[in-house]
Amino acid sequence: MGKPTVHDIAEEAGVSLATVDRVLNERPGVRSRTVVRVQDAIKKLGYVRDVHAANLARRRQYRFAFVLPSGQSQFLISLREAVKEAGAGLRLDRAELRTVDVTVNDSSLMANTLQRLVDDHVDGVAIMATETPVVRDMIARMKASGIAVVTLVSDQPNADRDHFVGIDNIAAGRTAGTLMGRFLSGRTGQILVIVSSTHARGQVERRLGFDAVLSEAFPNLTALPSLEGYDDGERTYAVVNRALDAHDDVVGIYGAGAGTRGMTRAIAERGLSDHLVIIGHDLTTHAEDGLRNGLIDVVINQNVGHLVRSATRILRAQCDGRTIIESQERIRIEIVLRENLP
Amino acid sequence: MGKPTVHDIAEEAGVSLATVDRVLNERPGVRSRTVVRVQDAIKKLGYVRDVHAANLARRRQYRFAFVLPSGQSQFLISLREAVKEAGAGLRLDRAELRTVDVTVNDSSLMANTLQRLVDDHVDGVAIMATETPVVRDMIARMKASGIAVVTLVSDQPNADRDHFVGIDNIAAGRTAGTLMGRFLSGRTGQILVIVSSTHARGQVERRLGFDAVLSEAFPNLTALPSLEGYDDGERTYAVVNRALDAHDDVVGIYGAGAGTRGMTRAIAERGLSDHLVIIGHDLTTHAEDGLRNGLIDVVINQNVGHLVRSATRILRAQCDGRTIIESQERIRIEIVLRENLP
DNA sequence: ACATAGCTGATTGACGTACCTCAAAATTCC
DNA sequence: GGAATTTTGAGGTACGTCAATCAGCTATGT
Repeated sequence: MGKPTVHDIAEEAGVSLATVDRVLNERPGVRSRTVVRVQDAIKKLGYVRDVHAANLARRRQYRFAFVLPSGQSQFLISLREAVKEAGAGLRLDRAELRTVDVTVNDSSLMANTLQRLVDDHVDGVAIMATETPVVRDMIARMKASGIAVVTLVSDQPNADRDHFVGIDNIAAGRTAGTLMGRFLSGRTGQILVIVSSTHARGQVERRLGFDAVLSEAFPNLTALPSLEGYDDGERTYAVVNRALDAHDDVVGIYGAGAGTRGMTRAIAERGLSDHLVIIGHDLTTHAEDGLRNGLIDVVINQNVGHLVRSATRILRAQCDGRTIIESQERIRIEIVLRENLP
Repeated sequence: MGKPTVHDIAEEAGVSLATVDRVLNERPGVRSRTVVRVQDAIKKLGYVRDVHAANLARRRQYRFAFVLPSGQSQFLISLREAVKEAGAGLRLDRAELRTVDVTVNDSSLMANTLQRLVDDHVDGVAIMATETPVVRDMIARMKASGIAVVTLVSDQPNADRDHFVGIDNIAAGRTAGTLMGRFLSGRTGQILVIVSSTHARGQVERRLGFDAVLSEAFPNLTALPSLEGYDDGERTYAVVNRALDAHDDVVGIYGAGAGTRGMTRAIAERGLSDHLVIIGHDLTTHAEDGLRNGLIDVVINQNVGHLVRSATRILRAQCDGRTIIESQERIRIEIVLRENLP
């Protein structure tokens, strides 16, 4: 009545426990005819390996590393926090999470860091980094060493990663564009678009989606050329101010990158919050404050907790040779207003 | 270096394994002085019980029942589906989920059904039901029998449940109201509000939040008295048609209950989708279609998968005497547009 | 001093799996 | 047919915990 165990398999297949074990763990020394017999028994009885008992027996410890850019943006801070939190929760599940910070734009440091993870025999790596040949090659090397790899937040579609964990940035941009258009319904004017960098793939994709929607559905709105804020509050503050000086019929701002604080500061100082529709990304504490006091209208968010948990689930499944439920691992594009703040 | 085990505790406290075990499982027969010694050792070494090993040893099986209304609304169907899906995933985790359907408004059937669960010694119950004395009393009885109980989707605040799993319906109504007001920016007119029943707590709360926002921020919009659709497509279709005949300056519809299909049908037939802002609840397949083809502008959603997983996590924690991470169990109010459909 | 009850220790066998060894059986090769 | 090789069986130990038994210990009250 209960779940079948290895013993039941052995009996059903008419072989010994040792043989079942060899088949299950793909150890050599079993005739192919016998392998088939055992596999038939497994299928017939609907046996599923008790992962917990197995991990207990082999004292399995999953060691996963989260490789993140070393920046101090609120998003990165909360992402690191989420890794720490998830790690605490997962200690009971024999998984150990660690974060590794890598200065952006330092290829050799990146290569060394990843190589160290290979040498250290970690079981899986979740990596958030800009797309470079070095990263691509190192991902290939990690995969070759049997390490599970997922890309995080920003994908590396040309690399040999097992999966991408993050939102569809084009869809996110489209979502922002739709909300911008609907909130401004009918008004005509220009939209400031602020990105971290015009070289970051995710940022480009958001812009792409945003523009597509505007031109499809809201031709009365014109998105101005992207301003680069480099994830820096001061810098963002400066470029927003300059742009607002230069254009006098701005009706909305789309902050596709980090640096929300600088953006809101500029708007607050100019007393523009009631006249402009402001849409930002990532529900950091600043963004939350901005929503609460009406400086920001909408925040498009990817839940960092979900990101981390999804990444670990996928890495783990990869380590165990299991397949994942694709639909459960899709990261939702959250729309956050003041009213539905968590 | 590895995690401390009971053996380490025994050694540290200078007692035997058996005593540690008695303390851990709060079994009698240990002097209070010794209990303290053991607990100190546990704290000192930072011991955390290996839940999986423990469950393995005691052959623990968590048996949870989801008590749901027997209706055939898309939401209920997908909820049942989610229970089934989660149950399949949890079989490996020694949990067994089952759904029990109960015809609404049949008190004695409800009482019998819940009593049967008590007699059957289930470990936990997640119940979605309207607030009645019978349900309240049965929850008390279940709790008294040591069964963990959470309310699902619709809360029973006066009952002795351990937790409520669902969205904050007032906030959901506020969210809908805000989007309605912003999408209609500046326009003046009336809003149809459709609820399942004016007796269901969740529906009343949504209406409450919706009205509050309209009167606070959008005085140009007037919400008409609630129409009751009783979660039925035909009925909803009829009341919407009648209301649209009776009022000629309707600018938006808020469907707070089920029956989205009837609502969209009425709108489609009258060719009103471009003139009205339509906001519905629950991302069923019909709602999804409505979003895709532009009949619906926004869907406010509570993710059924999250509901079920959160409920089982909480029930399980309750069974193990663990505390939950409150913030992780809060069900998000999802805003879904065509652009951010999952 | 003695019975009694309350504590505690030592030990053992599960639970379902991994991993190892040694020997026996079966198969292949010459 | 015999040797060499491959395949299989039997059995054990371990993982961290639970649960149970039985024996021995310590206080307490009489």
